[in-house]
Amino acid sequence: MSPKVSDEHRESKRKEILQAAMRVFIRQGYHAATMKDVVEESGLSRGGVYLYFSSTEEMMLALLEEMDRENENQAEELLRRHRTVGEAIDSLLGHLLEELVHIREGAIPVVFETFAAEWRRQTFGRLLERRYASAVSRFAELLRVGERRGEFRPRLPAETIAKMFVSFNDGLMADAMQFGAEAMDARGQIEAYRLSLRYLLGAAGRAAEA
Amino acid sequence: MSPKVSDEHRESKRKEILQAAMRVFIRQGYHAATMKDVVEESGLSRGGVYLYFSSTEEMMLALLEEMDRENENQAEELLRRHRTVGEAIDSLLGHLLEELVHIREGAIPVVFETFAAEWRRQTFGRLLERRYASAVSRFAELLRVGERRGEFRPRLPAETIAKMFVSFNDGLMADAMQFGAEAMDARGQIEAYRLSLRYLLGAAGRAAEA
DNA sequence: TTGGAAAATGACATTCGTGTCGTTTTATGA
DNA sequence: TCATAAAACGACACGAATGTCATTTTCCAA
Repeated sequence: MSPKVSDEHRESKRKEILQAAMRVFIRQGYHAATMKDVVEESGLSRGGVYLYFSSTEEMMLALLEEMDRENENQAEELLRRHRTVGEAIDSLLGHLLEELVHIREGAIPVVFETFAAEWRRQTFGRLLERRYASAVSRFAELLRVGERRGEFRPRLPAETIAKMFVSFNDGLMADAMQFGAEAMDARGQIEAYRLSLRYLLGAAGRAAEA
Repeated sequence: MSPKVSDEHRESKRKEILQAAMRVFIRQGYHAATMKDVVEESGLSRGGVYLYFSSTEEMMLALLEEMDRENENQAEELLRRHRTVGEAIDSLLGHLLEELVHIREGAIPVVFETFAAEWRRQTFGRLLERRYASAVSRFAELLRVGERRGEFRPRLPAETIAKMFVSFNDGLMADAMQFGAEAMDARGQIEAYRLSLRYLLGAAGRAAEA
């Protein structure tokens, strides 16, 4: 009588497989990736992998959940590290630029591809909506903090500006992954957006005069 | 001796197949679509379809070219129909809103999916770059006309603002197709963007005062 | 050290779309 | 009307990935 290995080992093997899957996804794209590919990349046997996941879709969903969990507390973190909301947003934009430059090496194109192909299906649709609502409300909350502190006097509802932020983010990522950060002038576009945001937020101090 | 049918008939049959393909793509997505699906949708036989196209990829490429050809002269058309560049841009934004509302019924999600999955491959990469360069230069040219006419005094290079326009466009479309125009507040976002654009362009007249 | 239960293996049958190709149909010119 | 060449058809063989499962290996507890 004896479960042969347990908990930690099982969990770490799961992680191992997921990492192999992500490598394959990044290299080939989500839809071009087969169970066969992941099996080979992981170095395990076919049966072994199937013991943990029975499709690339399951793997993708697990990876998405994992990524979501990591991004959870990003907003509070930002506020903790910066004195003003304006600075927090600047930092966010700086981080975004960094992300755009290296976008092809990471998971974002894969996530993009997955959602672009699977939005029709409930499983992914629900996940998408959760992610969107969460991203919007986190950023909107940030804006409201700035509003309460007297940093901003927004010309439009925080919710709308937050949604615009998300849309522009998505657009930048799509274009950066397809044309490269250089060709789409990531730096210039982010600067343009910084100016626009200041204007829309009615940032106190410098900002909105001609 | 006689080629049995010719030119027109052949061309119209080709169109017919492409239309069937597009219906399948819109219904199921590009990657979920198989030659079998298109054959069934078109009502022709397997061999008949293969006489014209030997993969869904060929069909997609043909459809993309067709769409590109249609969008060719859009910019001049706009200028012809509006007295000022500002009005032309407003009209463009209005048209965009309309597009966002009905986005799920049209080809845009399919195009998005295709590029999100295939950007790694040269065939699509080249096409993408052509489309991007063309979109950017068309819009930048529009802005320069406004500048020359004294309508604008841009705070940033026209090229950068044009690229921002394209990115935001792409982001809006991505979000609209995934969450619906309602949930992502298409109208509000476009209004926010209209304000931002006015500000960035330093539009003469109203615009940029607090 | 050994018995046994879970984990891991990989060969195999199955499924599904692909592409081909011999046959049939169709449309013209003679 | 007929001959004929192209167009359209659809059955079939092929290939690739899937998912299973009988067998082997591994690890713990007694």
